[in-house]
Amino acid sequence: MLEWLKEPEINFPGQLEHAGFEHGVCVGQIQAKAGLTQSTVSEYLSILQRAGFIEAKRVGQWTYYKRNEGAFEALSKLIQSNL
Amino acid sequence: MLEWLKEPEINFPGQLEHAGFEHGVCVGQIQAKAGLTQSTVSEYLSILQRAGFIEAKRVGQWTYYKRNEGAFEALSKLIQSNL
DNA sequence: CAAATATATCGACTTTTCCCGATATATGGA
DNA sequence: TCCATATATCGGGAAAAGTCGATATATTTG
Repeated sequence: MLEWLKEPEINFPGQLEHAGFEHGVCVGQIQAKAGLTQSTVSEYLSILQRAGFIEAKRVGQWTYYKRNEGAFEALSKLIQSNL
Repeated sequence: MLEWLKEPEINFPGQLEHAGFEHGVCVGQIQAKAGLTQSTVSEYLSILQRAGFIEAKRVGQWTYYKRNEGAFEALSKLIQSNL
């Protein structure tokens, strides 16, 4: 999912019918691609959010998730320096 | 354990009575510090070895493990480029 | 070769994680 | 307000990971 969110236009073309990608990708799009249930995907995304890897933005009935690139840089540096 | 192995001299002073650190740290030293059973530590180290994060060197009855720094750099770069 | 020491492997049990269906909550539209 | 849609949360069963004791293997020494 994290890799998918690097290129929303390529990985979630279906979202174009309803919205753009300025706030990220909505849960339903991710669920369809993942092939897991709605509850599983929702929970997974909230875990990634709490971990800081993605950010959520509620717009109407939809919740859009997008990557927080800073978290990946921080993780990369953490591995370099601490591990 | 991976962090401990960054500074063997500091984290495993007990090994000096029997050997140096040129090949790494032996299982018994790591076990004592970890506070887990011998079997658990041995299995854990073999997993880390198969994953490429540490290297094993058998010397007599002892198996010494040391970090494979290249694996950590590679992981850091993988996160930067692929994740 | 027998005993002592160090490590590895095996089987079982416990804990954690994964994933689901059911249900609750939130929003938008008739 | 009532219903449809989207997402979140909850409880439980299945799968995986963690840990142990017992035992096997390897090495050194007497």
